[in-house]
Amino acid sequence: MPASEDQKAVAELLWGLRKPPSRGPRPAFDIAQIADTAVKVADAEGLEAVSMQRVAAELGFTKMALYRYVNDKAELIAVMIEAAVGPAPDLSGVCGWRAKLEEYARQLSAAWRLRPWLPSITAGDRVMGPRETGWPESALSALADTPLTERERLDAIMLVSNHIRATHAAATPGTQTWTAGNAAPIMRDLLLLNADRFPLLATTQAAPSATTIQEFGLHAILDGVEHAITQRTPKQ
Amino acid sequence: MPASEDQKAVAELLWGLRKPPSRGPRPAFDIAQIADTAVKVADAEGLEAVSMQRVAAELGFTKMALYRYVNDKAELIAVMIEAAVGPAPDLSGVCGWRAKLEEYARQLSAAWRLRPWLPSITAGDRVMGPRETGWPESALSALADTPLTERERLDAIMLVSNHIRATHAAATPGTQTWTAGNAAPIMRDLLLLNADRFPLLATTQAAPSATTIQEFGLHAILDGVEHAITQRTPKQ
DNA sequence: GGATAACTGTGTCTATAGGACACTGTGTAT
DNA sequence: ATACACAGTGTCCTATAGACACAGTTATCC
Repeated sequence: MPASEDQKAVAELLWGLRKPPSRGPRPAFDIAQIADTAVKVADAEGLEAVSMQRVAAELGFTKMALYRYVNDKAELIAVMIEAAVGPAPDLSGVCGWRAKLEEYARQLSAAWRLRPWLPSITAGDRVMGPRETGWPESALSALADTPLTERERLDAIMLVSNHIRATHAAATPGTQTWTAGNAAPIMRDLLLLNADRFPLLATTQAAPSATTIQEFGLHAILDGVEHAITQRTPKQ
Repeated sequence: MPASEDQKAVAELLWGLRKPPSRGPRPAFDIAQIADTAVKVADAEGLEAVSMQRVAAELGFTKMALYRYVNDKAELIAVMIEAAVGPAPDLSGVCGWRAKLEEYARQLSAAWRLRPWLPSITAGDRVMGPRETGWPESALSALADTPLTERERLDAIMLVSNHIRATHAAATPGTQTWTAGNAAPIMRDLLLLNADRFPLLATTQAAPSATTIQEFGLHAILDGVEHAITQRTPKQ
């Protein structure tokens, strides 16, 4: 019943802590194959196409067979994520915290551009797998030599990844009004019709590209972090 | 078929552009009642409890009766959002763009704290209703006297609202590893067990409170925006 | 070397979701 | 008065996640 029990189960699954069975017939496949298949479906037809039946059918088995490997769909999603995230970026070759963080942001953005269904499901309270955990670890390495506190470092890297996530949501399904989605032209018409009530929005020109949003926001965030760093640095 | 058709229909619904019927029996209720009922259900039992059947039953009618008022569930959600967002904040009493934006962030955060199901569904490509549109309009007013370009202003207010959204996601369902959710203690154990692979994360102490995250991030963002503003300001 | 217990995949069943569609009744405009 | 446009209802369909009993398979124990 308690959600933490489920998440403990997810943790065991993701970190390879489940005891392999000693007796009984050979499993026809393993979790990695299931995860890869599900990822393939999501890549091809989107996350909403991923159902137990669909993944099972893709493997040539019945839906219920999957439940021998996975307790519920949440676990399927969890192993999907772990299989879909690429290896964490190595920032050791980049000089300076700012360039490192920027490089991290670009790699994260590139990874999510390849799999547009990832950013949305990786938000929220979750247990991460070892591969995925490598990403925040990598991001933290960017700030290792700064005078920021541990807490501030975590906040800073969350700021960056949340920004990338939000801008991706704005780009693919879109987010607010002014981004380039299906809703954008409709909203523009509505704003022009009601220009008296929304003068500022109505006079604002057309939507910027997603990359522009990312750039301004990323620079602003990094400027803000830099401000915090210089504040913490003792004046000499 | 095309998604933009659906969104055009949503726009007509939200902005009151649907012609009232001339002939036929009186409707037993109106869209506002439906929206309020759905909001009440979401407030009491969460968004996942909101189904056509549930809302209809709450009103004492059958599920299919709702489809006379709403084309599909997406439209129900749309009117729910419009009914649930409060009036946009009036920032005219606050002095200075920074204080205004900060006040805006606090009001947005307070509004979303009252309705934890709102931030998640208000992300993504959407047509907004007139009440909700008042919010970005209000946010833009904070930056009206700054030398930022229109585009930069939009980027800036998106930065703020996305940050609030992300931190709320971190607080209620939680988000990454280190936030205060069900998954956090489990992740901590895993990190300590694998401290050799994740030295930076493993040595990091316990999760900060959600408000702390908001504060650091908000200040960083505002510092970044301030940096952009002072850059654009001609030196005198 | 058999019995046993653990395990596999399958078939059947339930609950719940969104939604299509035909039907009966009602109110207004012609 | 009549016809039309609308209202709510009941029935039906498809798809979802999941519970559970069942038959076949395999390693371990006596």
